[in-house]
Amino acid sequence: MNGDGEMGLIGDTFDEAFLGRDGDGGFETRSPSDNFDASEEDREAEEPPKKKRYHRHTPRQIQELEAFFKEYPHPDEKQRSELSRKLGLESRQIKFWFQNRRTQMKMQLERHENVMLKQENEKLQIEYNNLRAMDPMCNNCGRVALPGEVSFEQNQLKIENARLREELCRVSSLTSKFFVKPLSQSDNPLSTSSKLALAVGRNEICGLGNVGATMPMPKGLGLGDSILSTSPVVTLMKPEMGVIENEMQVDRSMFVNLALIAMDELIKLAQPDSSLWVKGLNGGNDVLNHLEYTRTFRGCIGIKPTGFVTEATRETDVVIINSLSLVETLMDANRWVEMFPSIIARASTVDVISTGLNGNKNGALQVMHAEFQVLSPLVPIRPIKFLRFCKQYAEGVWAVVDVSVDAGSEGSNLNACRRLPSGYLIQDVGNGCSKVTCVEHSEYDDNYVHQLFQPFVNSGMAFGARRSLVSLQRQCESLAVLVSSDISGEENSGITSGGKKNMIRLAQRMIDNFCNAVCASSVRKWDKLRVGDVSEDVRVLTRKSMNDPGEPAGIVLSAATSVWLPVDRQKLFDFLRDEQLRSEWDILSHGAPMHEMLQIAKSRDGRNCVHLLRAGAIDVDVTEKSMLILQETWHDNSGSMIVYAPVELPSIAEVMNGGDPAYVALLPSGFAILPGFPSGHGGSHNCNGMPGNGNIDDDAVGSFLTVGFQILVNRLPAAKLTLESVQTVNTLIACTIQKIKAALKLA
DNA sequence: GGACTAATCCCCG
DNA sequence: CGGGGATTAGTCC
Repeated sequence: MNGDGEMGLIGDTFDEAFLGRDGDGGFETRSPSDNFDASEEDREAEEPPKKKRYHRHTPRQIQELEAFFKEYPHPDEKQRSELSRKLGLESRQIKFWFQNRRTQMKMQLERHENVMLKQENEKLQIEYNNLRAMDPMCNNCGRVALPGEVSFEQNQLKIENARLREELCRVSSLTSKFFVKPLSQSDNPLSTSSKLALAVGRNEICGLGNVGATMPMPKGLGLGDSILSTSPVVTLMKPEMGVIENEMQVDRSMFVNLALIAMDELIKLAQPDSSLWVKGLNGGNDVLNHLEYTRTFRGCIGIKPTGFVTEATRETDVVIINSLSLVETLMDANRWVEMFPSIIARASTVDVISTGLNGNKNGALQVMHAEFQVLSPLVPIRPIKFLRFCKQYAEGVWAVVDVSVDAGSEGSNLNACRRLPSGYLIQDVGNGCSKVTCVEHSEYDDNYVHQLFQPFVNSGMAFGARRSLVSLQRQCESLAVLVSSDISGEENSGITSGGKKNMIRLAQRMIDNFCNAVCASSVRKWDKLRVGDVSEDVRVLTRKSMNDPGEPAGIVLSAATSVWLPVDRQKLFDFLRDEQLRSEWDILSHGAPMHEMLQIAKSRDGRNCVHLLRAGAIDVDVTEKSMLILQETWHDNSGSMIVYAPVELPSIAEVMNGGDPAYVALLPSGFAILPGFPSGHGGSHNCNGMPGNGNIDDDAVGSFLTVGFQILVNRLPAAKLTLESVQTVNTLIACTIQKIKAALKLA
């Protein structure tokens, strides 16, 4: 029946009480089938004399309850009695269980929040101490320097320092090219044609074994043991029959090989005290030590193509998700995309080479294809085909590594990009949280990145580890907050939890749609328009929308552009999300403030939120004709978003009452804000030629604002696109940016 | 001794 | 009266 063998710790059967629980060996050898729930409960029921007060629900029951809880953290009476019948538990027990589960969830969230606050506090404390420790005297005149002057001079020095460091790396990598023997055919794992024997043999050489020395492991669970006891690491699945079978076998063994090497590299890169990284300036992000890197690894996917630049970042933090769930999410293309909206445009699993051992993801290896995006039309998406390999190192310790395959064959591609070993090292830290180290390492041709964005992308802020990790944190926090707000009964909005869930799903679809329109990923087929009149930094796309109940049918026009504004990101975000100030830029507001009708919080601080707004005076009754706006906002360390779409009252009302959100027609527009500096800005921040440094003191520097509008040009998909409509949308963008600048006094 | 969890107690709308 | 927060009690590590 259920896959999980019953491990002794939860067992509470009658016999076990007499057998004693000390010998843990005894339980593990029991077959799962000789202890199933029905008989167990029967026995329990026949035991009236000493009715044990303490008792735990069986794993099967808990599993079912958990599954149900994921869907409905707040079951009604009917659902509860259904469950009680199905699981053979009293209805009150079900009630208690859910009650307890919800409070537990809430506590986890609170504790997690505490941890985060503490960390932030520590960070600030360190920063403060550093500032205190620095001599605030001005060298020239001896007077106490103003804080601004100090940081300016320091900034100059730091920038200079980074430039020199970078130059050193470049020079040393050049020299090493001449002095180190280049990769020959037989060295390159990609070109090896040996079969499985090699793959398994390689396992012992290439380091999964020697990783143990450097990985901090929980006591009693030496890495060596776990590797040895589970080797061979991967079990190959049978490839499909056919003439190409032999070739595929070779292919697959190459993949296994490459995956193992990549995993070894990831683990080394993820070590906290690794010499592969140098501390960034300002105690900021780690910067890859290219010299050390080329010395340690032999380039598992070959030499960097000429003209490519490198981008490498890593980041570590606590995330409110346990290792197992995170691993499951990463290994499932659909769930992965959902977890990283705005970063992963689409993903699919092309081939599964191994599904893993014993029903879990340990040893799972698959070929995937994904498109990575940054929310700007000026940064091309990165389509990448890669291996994703998952390995469990100990109880609660996992790693998932990606590495490009076929990078060569796509070399001619416009936005060619290679993913060097990148991924996640995940360690449970209790309380449903895990410590996640993210490594993002890639090489790409930055000629296809708009000049404005080159320093930003080079710095690793665009596709780097911080953005991945922060996005993961935000998404996980949202999930936790949603569950816990269900608990605390913040139902004053008058919306049911089902309706709330629907609204969130709808908003999620809205975000996806917006990202697609801005980034032009291949989720939908867009045609690019070239119109003489339109500024070349505005990208205009068009497509026909048909047979999708999720959007209005007709010809859709999408226009998007990005500009840099010398304004604090937070300020820009607060301005754009303020419904009272909306009339200052939004033509949909018809010059009047908007009003909030509904708010569904997705984070504690209220910045990540789904809103329902309404245009028009507040004292006018809401009628079927009222203009409503669905809006989602979020704001985190890596960027912010405000995305909205006009919606019709009847369809929204239906969704809130449990109707399917897939049938609400949406055509979203909105903004994405990214922290950073443009190329060539203001002299002191001219960071051209300062790549590979993920450390930008962001908010002080300014913001990139991406504006994306979608309009329905014609309700008939067959109609012709007119020049006027293109100009309309172009003007709309220009005016909106102008208005925003004016409102923020930047013009 | 703290984390976890099933069950109680008790208050509030 | 039912739900939910606070609390308790039994167990495991």
